[in-house]
Amino acid sequence: MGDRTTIYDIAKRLNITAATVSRALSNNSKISKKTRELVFKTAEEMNYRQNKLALALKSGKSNNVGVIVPRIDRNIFSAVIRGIEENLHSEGYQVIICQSHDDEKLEIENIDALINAQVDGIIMSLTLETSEKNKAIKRIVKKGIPLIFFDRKKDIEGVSTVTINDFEGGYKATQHLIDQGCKEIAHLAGDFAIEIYEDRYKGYREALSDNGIEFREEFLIHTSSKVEDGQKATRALLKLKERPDAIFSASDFVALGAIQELRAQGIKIPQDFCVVGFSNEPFTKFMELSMSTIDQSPRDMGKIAANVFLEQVTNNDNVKIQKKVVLAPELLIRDSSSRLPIK
Amino acid sequence: MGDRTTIYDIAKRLNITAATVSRALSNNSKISKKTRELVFKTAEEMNYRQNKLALALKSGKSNNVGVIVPRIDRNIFSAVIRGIEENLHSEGYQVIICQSHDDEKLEIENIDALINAQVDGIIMSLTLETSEKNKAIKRIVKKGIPLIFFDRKKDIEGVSTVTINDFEGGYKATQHLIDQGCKEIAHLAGDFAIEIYEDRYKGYREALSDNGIEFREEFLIHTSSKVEDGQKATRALLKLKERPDAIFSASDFVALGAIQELRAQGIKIPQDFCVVGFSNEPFTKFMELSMSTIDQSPRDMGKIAANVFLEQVTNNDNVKIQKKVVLAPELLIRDSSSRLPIK
DNA sequence: CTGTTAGCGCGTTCAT
DNA sequence: ATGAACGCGCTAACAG
Repeated sequence: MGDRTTIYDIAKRLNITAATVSRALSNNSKISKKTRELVFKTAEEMNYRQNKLALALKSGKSNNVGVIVPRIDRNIFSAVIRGIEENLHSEGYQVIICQSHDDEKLEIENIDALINAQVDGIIMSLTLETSEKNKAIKRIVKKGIPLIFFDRKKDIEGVSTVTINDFEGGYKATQHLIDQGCKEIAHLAGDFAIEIYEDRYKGYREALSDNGIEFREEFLIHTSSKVEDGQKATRALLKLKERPDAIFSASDFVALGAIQELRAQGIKIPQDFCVVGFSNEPFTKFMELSMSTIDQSPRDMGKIAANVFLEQVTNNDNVKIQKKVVLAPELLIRDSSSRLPIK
Repeated sequence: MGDRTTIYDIAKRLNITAATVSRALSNNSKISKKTRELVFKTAEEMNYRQNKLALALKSGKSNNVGVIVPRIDRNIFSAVIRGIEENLHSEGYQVIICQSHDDEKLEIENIDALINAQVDGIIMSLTLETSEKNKAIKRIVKKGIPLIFFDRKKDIEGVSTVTINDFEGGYKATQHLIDQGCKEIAHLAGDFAIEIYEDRYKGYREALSDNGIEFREEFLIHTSSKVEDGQKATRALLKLKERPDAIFSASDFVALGAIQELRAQGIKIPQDFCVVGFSNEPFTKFMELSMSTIDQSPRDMGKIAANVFLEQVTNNDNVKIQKKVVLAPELLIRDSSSRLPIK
């Protein structure tokens, strides 16, 4: 039935010892060609498969890598995971996925479960940062488990990161709006407790400043990343005495809400108002009025994160590798902000 | 450093035996309250964590469940996985994800890797069916590993399935188009080697037949699920002497291509032409002209698949459970097919 | 109630 | 070139 054949079974059949079988299978150099071939043949016949669990217990390496994301059904995260899986699969690693749902308790729980499962590495996108969380992260580092942050980073000794340059993304988006002739650019921002949102904001500020445009408090609105929040914020902006003529949103979903509200109020895009989002969610391309946005090349991000892990785990020097890979964001100019007939 | 404390460590500290510690930790009834408490306290102090790998080797149960999907960055699949993870996490299981990329070799490879990793169950969406693949699937069943198909099913003895009623989906979509006054309904179909696509087609046929509408060969076009294929197919349809006045597409992406092509040719939707897709991809809701489609409630599908697994694995009777859960598809009527001012 | 022993399947010394 | 013995960390069977 469900009985596996072990190296003992094939040893018995061949009247040799399990150790020999083990060695033959691992292509140990000092095994006679004859027995090696015999072992391989018999293993094949008996449909032998190495028991990963035994190997893992013995070696302390599970050949599993844990990935923690807020939620998997968000394009950027599933795309990253796709990249990770693709580059890890070929190296014999399997990917365990965990969702934190932006809940700190859950995230810590996931971390401990992964440590406990003896994963060989952890690749994660942080949610919020708290002291409790930092302890959990320290636990990973202390155990010597390679840890890589992507997207939502944080500078921690011994932790590698793969991110895009969010500052540059914010800067590019804003500069582009300015180039389109917009003067009064509002920013729909995420929670500044999360670094990436703060960075996008800083990029926005810098671009304004570099162009001699004054920043206005009332043009900065914090939102969660829901469509409705974009509508609400936009409604608020349009009620101001001095209205903005463009929005740079740190989230595509919020930008979508903004566009919906603008159209509902009969405002012409991009003639009278320009909008740029962030993340290149798939739907942005498919909208009738396609949305300009910043692409984060999430799949590459995943592939690179996987490679950083592999380097780290392969590296037998005692020197700790700590890589900081920063990808360049790409501005995708689409209908929602292109007044000039480019594209 | 990375040294874990084991039950031996805490046994030594307490001058008792490891077995006692193990029993205390697992709340074995015949352990004195005193030692139990002592053990728990010391375990806490020494920051003990049960080694899952050792447990797995011992018990043969890894507490991992494998999930195989064609690709993870497709909304329906990531949504299913989200549901699976949510319902399995609380039961202490971890989810290993694999991508088949619709490549048979890769899929078989994944199956064997999962068996090999001693997963306690496998939840998967089949790609194509071949004899080679069937062997791999038989291997799973023979090992007694609970196996659950979702979305893309296949009737196999001992395998549970969680699907939506694709026939009904096809029927509903087509009937809806007829109700809108469409008479010449084309169908952009997927590969009939995959059951779900055949079922959607059958539903389409049945609806036509039930309404006394004759089926036309030239109105059936097979496509892959790419946007461009929808454009191409639509271009072909519009070249026919007798043009269709509606399209039911088995894929949202193909339906999108159709809409793009129709608009490019200046055809008014939904006045002159109606379109219904399938899957409720997120972008369908966000299009300027939102697209009617069939919702598959993928997250529920995942949750149910997880529950079926849990039932199966909990079930200690020797009776094999084999469940067939069929969810009802929901027709979402949106702009691309609603001529009546509903909604 | 607790200790002793054994074994899950594998790789790895230490012998030979 | 191969065998014997051991241990990874844990639980379970069998004492007592």
